[in-house]
Amino acid sequence: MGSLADISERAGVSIATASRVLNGSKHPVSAAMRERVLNAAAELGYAPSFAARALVTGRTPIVGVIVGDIVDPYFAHIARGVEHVAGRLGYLTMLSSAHRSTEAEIRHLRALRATQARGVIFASSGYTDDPHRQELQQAVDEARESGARVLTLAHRELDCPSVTFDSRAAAYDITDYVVSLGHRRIAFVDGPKGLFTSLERCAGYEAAMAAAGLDPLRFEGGFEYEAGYDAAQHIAAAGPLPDAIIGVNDDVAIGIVMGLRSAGIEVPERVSVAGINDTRPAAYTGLTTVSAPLYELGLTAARIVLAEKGADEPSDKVLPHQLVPRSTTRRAN
Amino acid sequence: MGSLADISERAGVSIATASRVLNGSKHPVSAAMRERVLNAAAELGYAPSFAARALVTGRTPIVGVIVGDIVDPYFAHIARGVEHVAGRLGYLTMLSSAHRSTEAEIRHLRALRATQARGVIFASSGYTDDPHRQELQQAVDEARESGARVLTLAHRELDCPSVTFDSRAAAYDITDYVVSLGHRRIAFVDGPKGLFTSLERCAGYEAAMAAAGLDPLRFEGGFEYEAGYDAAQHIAAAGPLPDAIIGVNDDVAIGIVMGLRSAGIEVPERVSVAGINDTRPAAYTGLTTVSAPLYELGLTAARIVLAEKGADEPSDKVLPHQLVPRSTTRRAN
DNA sequence: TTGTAGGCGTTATCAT
DNA sequence: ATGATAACGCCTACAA
Repeated sequence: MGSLADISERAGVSIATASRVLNGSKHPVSAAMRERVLNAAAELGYAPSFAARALVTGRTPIVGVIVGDIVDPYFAHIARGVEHVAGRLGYLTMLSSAHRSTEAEIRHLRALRATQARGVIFASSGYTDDPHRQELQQAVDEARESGARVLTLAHRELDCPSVTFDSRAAAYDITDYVVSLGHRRIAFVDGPKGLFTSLERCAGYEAAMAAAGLDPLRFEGGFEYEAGYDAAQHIAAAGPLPDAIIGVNDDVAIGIVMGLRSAGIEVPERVSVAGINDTRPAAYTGLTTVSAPLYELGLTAARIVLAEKGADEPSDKVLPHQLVPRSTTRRAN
Repeated sequence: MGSLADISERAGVSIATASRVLNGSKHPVSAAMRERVLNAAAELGYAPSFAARALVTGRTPIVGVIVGDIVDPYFAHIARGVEHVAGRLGYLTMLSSAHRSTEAEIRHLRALRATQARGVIFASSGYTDDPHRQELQQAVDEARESGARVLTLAHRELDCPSVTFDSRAAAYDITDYVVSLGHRRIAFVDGPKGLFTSLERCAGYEAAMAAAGLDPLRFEGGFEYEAGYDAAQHIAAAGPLPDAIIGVNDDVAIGIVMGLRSAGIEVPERVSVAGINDTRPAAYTGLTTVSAPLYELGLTAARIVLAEKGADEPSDKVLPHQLVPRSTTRRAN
């Protein structure tokens, strides 16, 4: 393996000297010594032990990202953003999936703390009336006390800084856009029950409908493709068809499109469909949606968490979103 | 924070005793002592330091997964499989994306080794004539020497065990299926140049074509949606339309579908399209494809890497794949 | 400019 | 059954 001790021996210098040249200390070292140490290190393939270093510095060059579901492109985009700046700063990004369970999040957070990670980024939204909220908050407090920086990328009842975008406004905007297309009967397929993100998006939808003097038409759903597909089947089989349907996210919206088409209903000819987030599959499928600043969320979060000095404790940032009209919506005739 | 020392003091026992009860040592400890230690630990919110533990045991409860691209659902499925068993075994899964660069892979591997991770799983395929192959192999050797278990989930010229599925056969099977539908002019949109996976899939396609007495028709591509889209545009604009097009993976195939449709060419009415992998988006879009055992790859890999004893060094496993006909292909008329 | 030595939190080896 | 104590690899005053 090769430790500092091995190197110092091989180079005929003290451990201290070896350490100094190998970790860019500003303590002066003669060129000759430096040379010898560097050679020895190269020959032995020296790699500093994170453990030993962490033991004395109290930190590890790791930033944790806790997501709800790795397969969900929503989180993939965020993770990419984090990785981009983390890598550039010499940090390792540690991604872990909590399967939308607060308990799993707590476990991961604790593990990350035990690792002495520099910081932890929560990418998922929280639940209203979460029975584990208290415990999570406590775990977060412990992590922060031990020096870790904790950040949230969505609405949670957590006492810690956040970087987000306005989900409610995003839903409002897409709804408003669909209204502007001349549609009247506009349905909304909701997300998982009790998740803040679902609530906010639904609220945005309802607000836009109310502003247009229209009655809301809400259906149960989820965050995955299947939820949209099932809802569409249901809608197709039930009463009169709506003019348009908005999914709580892209995957659901795509599910809606597929469900509708499988029922012989053309999109957008008979029903317009739109999503929220603008993840990759939305581009694939030509889905009209709202672009959420996912990648930027990751970028920004990582920058804050990995900042040299925790100086400018940034209260709460909100990044902008943007409407992306594509081909699953069309003007009402 | 609370260290073993704090606890032992508070409980009025030795550090050794505290350690014994807190880490499930099989060394006997009286009920009374145990009780006191447990209480003290609870009161102080004790959490063992991974660093200190790693320093003495030489290992960290971490399993690294190095993927080519987090956003690619191919890797997401694998990662999920790994996480499933790792979590269950008390390990942390550390996902890192190498952006399909061998150099980045080397960096990540080194970092993982420095972390003293239990094992490292390479999810990406390798390049032929990789200028960094030598260096990678060396990094792998170093990692293995230092006790880490290294595993590969795709073809690479690396001296280390692997768990894979037969990409060539998968491509052969899907091609054969399309042939069986009665199509003759069948094109193939290839993956990134020089990647083993691309080569194998293309070879499988060509073999099936040859077996059917058909001439292959290959187009440059990549692994992402855009590659398929562009290729489709090109194909649509160029000569006579093929009867069917096979994409090197699902994303490319979906890109082909969208590209074709945007050029006014109906799928599957005029051209059939198929992919490989059966990732989530394939289900979304009703794509005919071959189901690759991605999740199972992750499961199996994690089980091997995290096995108690490295006893049954399993040479090389190959998992089965399966044809999944859906709605982007139809019988020739 | 170089070296010595203490300590970080655990585990494991030896006593007791 | 319990307790000292020596590592583990590194950083960092402090000394020379």
